Amino acid sequence: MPDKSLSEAVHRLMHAYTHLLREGIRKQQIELPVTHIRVLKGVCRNRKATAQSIAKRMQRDKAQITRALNDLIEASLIVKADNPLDRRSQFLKPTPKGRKVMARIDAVEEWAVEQMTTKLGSDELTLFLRVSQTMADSAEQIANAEEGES
Amino acid sequence: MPDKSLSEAVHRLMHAYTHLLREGIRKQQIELPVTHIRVLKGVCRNRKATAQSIAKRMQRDKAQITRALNDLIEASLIVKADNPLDRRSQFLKPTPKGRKVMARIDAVEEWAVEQMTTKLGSDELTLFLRVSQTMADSAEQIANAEEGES
DNA sequence: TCTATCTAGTAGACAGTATCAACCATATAA
DNA sequence: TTATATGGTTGATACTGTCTACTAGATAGA
Repeated sequence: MPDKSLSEAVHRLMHAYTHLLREGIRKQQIELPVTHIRVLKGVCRNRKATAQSIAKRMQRDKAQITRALNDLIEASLIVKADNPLDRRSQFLKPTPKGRKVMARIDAVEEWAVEQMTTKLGSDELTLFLRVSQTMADSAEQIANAEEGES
Repeated sequence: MPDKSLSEAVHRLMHAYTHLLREGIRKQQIELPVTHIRVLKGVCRNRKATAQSIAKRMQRDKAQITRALNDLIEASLIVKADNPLDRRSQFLKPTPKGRKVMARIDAVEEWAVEQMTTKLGSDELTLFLRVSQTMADSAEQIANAEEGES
């Protein structure tokens, strides 16, 4: 009999983390919603990032990514560059300003993670991450298998 | 140096779990969003539940709870009863129909948790839950302390 | 008692997040 | 060449979260 409180635990953790992160972001005067930040991170982390590659990596709808990218471009944090291999798509890269903002966001995120993990040992954290990955993997696998059935 | 991928791990897990849960709910022909389900659960779990007590327990805005409750009442899943101790508030309790739906939801949730945890030992799951609680506690504590500062 | 203040719940407005379907331009396979 | 698939965009819509203002009733103090 599995523990049903897993559901509440995940919701609570997600909520608490998002709040903490937003609080830090607000203090840094960065005016970006969390989703935009995650997209910006996707652009900064991968050279030759495209809308598609980010959508896939984040497992989000590509429409959502497009809109976030537009906002980031609007804010001069990233730019598009031609993709010589495929004229339908463009490579995305951060501007200098985008990199600076990213650095500040990294600091905030590190702070948030630090706040949450002070009471934990590194072994516990490692196991937590591994278990999270395993559960997410399983869930995604099932979800993909289920879709299409009546 | 804490691991920054904690952020992605939590997002990914939350997303995967929500999807899996929704998939199961859809198959059971239950037409309720996840938030409504969590509220219904709150009503079923606690005798003498009030809008306030649920909002507090779920750490959600009471306005959000009110709206979910209205929908649940509309769907004949719960009813209000007078609270003799305070005429401003009403006790909430499930209807027989509400209890039946709750039972089906419980089954779905159990199924979802089972799918996600087949590859894990019960000790890992226990530790995961404990770590989640600890992190959420820390995050909430900091967030409360921070709010009010400039 | 009268009054000020607090609390439970409601309603409006809006921002953020997620999803779906239609569509265009280009790429690719038959 | 034609059919099909893919990268990206746009519109529509539902779900989630937050803030503010408000009403009715509770409660404490003068």
